[in-house]
Amino acid sequence: MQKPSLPKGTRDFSPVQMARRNYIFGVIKETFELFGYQQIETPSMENLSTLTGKYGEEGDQLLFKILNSGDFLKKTTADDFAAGAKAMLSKIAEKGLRYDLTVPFARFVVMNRNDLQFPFKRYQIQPVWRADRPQKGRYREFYQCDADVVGTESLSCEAEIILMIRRVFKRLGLLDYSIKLNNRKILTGIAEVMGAEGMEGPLCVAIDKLDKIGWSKVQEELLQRGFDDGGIQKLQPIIDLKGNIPEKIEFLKEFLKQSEIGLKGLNELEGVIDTLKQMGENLDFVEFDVVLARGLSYYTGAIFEVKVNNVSIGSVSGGGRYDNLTGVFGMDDIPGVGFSFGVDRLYDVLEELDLFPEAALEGTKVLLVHFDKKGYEYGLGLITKFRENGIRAEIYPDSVKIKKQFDYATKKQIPFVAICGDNEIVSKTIALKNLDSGEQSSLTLAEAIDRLN
RNA sequence: GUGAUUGUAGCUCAGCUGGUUAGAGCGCCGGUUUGUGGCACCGGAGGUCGCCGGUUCGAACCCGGUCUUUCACCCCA
Repeated sequence: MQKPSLPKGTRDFSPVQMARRNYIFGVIKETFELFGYQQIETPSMENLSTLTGKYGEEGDQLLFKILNSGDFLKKTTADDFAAGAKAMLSKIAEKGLRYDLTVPFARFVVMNRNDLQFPFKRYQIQPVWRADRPQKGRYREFYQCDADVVGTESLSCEAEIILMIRRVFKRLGLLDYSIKLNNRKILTGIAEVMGAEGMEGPLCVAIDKLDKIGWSKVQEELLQRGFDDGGIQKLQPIIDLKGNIPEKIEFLKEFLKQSEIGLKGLNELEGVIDTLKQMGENLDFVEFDVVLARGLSYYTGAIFEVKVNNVSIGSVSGGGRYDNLTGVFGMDDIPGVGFSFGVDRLYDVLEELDLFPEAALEGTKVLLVHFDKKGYEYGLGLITKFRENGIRAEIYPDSVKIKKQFDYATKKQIPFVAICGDNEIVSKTIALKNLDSGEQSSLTLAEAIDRLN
């Protein structure tokens, strides 16, 4: 006998967990559809040529590769072995598990370009896999819920993303969170002003840690990454920047006046805010975070990140605008913007805050119990009637002690038990008992159905 | 990938400087109660102490490896 086990970073989901997950999925799905997004799915595995090189060197290392079928060594030579694992990879693995939903989506758009109606709004809810070291809130298999729109530069898309985030969070009962908003071009502009043109990549990586390690450590890291002291000092007012959104914009207009691209980014950000206003919306939960810098290299415009306050889980949603995601697949000039909810993290957050509604767990409404074969057969004649009337009903399948049947109902949180015994058979009724209150009444089938509806 | 950390019954955890048959609470099964669950009382089952190897007269305890958990870094949802 072997002890069963699970691969690192993967999990089973029990019925209770699934009910709760489906509750979250349901809210997200309904919201995406309300905004006109259409669902697609793509395969779990993609060709490695589709995946590699899209997530940076780090990302490539985190890809799960799939060994070729059959004799996977048949294309290799002794030289390949000598050259090491990296060189050999392309000869023994041609496929990999998807790392996110955005790159497969880009591939999908290119392959189906003639059949799609642009602007194309799609959503996708599927698992992704990363060969990361698991930690709290970090798994090797987890779901993403992506919504992207491609084929338009309209800032209304960004505004709608904010509205979708707000709707989902409201539905889930989350009231204390912030939608951090920034624009990659602003970061580019800041790098320019610092005299470090083109270095916004390393700037982002360092600045992103400000919350975690503090300003002085960030300065050290910037020096290490090749920024000069004068430039870093110019960053100081950005770090200290406080105030509401208009105030921050006002400051940056001045700060970025030398940087054309920086001003463009600022302009886009204002555009998103104006669009919200035109839609009759406000800026609740929206925060302009000048030092928000998301890792993924393909973002070129707006960037978002959502963090629930006062919980131990990292960001639960993020996204941004990209100019040319499909370019690598040979289709230029398709701008897009998208974002993703991390269901597994949302789950952890809702659990931590104890926000799952009881109703998310509702299962069977009534259990038919019986004392003997006669009662069981009487119950079999009734069970279908309940179901035909839309009542979730079960009949206990075995002839066991009534206590055990009641126990089953209690454990499974079934609120009603319908007792089928000799008395009921004679009077053509059932004894319907509310397990919560203990109240019991003798009812005809029609009355019972009425009561349960 | 780097550095730590965790693992004892279904669950949460005790278990002395290595020393007979490894414990508790909860849960589970049975009974008090053969037409009524939750509560109470009584009884019972259940562990090759993550796995492999080593040291020792003797290992849950010490050592090595491995897997797993959690954490920091890296990166990210």
